[in-house]
Amino acid sequence: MLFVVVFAEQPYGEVNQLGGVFVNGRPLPNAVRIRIVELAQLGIRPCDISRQLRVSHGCVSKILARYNETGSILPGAIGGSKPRVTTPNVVKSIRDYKQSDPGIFAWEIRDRLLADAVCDKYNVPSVSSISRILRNKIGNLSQQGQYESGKPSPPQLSYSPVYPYSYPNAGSPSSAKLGSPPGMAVTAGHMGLSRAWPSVHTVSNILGIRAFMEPSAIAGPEGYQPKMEEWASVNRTPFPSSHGLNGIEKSTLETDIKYNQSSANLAGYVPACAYSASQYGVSACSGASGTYAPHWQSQASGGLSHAGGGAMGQHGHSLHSAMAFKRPTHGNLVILTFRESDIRIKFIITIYLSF
DNA sequence: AGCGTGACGGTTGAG
DNA sequence: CCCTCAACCGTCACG
Repeated sequence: MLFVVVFAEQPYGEVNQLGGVFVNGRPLPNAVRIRIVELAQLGIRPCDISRQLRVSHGCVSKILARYNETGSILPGAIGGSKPRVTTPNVVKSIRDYKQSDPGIFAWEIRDRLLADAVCDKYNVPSVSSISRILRNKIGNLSQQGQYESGKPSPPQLSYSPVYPYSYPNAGSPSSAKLGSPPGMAVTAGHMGLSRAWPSVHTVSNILGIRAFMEPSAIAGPEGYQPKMEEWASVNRTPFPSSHGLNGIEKSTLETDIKYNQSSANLAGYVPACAYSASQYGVSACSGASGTYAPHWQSQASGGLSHAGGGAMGQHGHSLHSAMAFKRPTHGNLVILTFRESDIRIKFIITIYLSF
């Protein structure tokens, strides 16, 4: 007999007037966004959707308006700024210089940009900008060999082309963050994936943690399979063991792919357009990650009596991958404390074992 | 009562 | 590495 009791200390998340949980500044989980559109298509009035999902009517209105306008349920690209000097053309030129002379210095590139009239003295990138381009873009490109300036690559995975807005620079920097497994082709879709590390502040995280506590939430009463997103974000902070980390990332990738492939649901809400470089490229497929407030709020917290089956199996696997389970020499009580100080979420997992 | 909209406080990420 | 700033977010209040 195995009892697992999870205590999740979550300092983030606010409650709106309707009792719904949200994270200020962060998008609603895609599952909720999908649900909003679904309900609207069923003819349910926005005000009723708002009450049912406990999302402000302004938000419902906004999401529906966006869906009607763009055909996408996805939020816009958050953060970043439009390229001021590092236009696709400039990047292409830098790439060409680098490819023709791999040992070229950034300042030499800068001089050549001026000499070749790619830029003038007013818009030539700084040496540090060029260095960053070399590091973040050209470096990856030299491995991929498929960068087309400003032109999204054809998606190889169905989760990539989900974002209705172009995201010119989505290409690269975080590929390193993700640490794509060696040998894995880093396509635009994967780049989108790399950017899809959810913020630790996302509602999905918070609710995901709650879902971890709620068997019915895990079961997904709305038919949305919870997935690894929450744990992927929990594991965002580097662990001492890269082995474990890689395992998690891989499983996360697989889960994403698996979900998307099995979900005809989301596909209807994210246009299969050509915007492959996407900040939310995977967020979309992870969209169904969520259970949302109405499901768990109305239910008493129940312990996970068994860590097997369905999505929970995935979670369990990740936990094992992420943390070194150490059983005490004596006794049948295992107290496992997982402190993620970086993201300020603390888990205390107590496992009761009765033999 | 329902809906559209803008202010607000917040997050994010390229420059 | 840190800061800036412009993009986005959802909530709330108002009309």
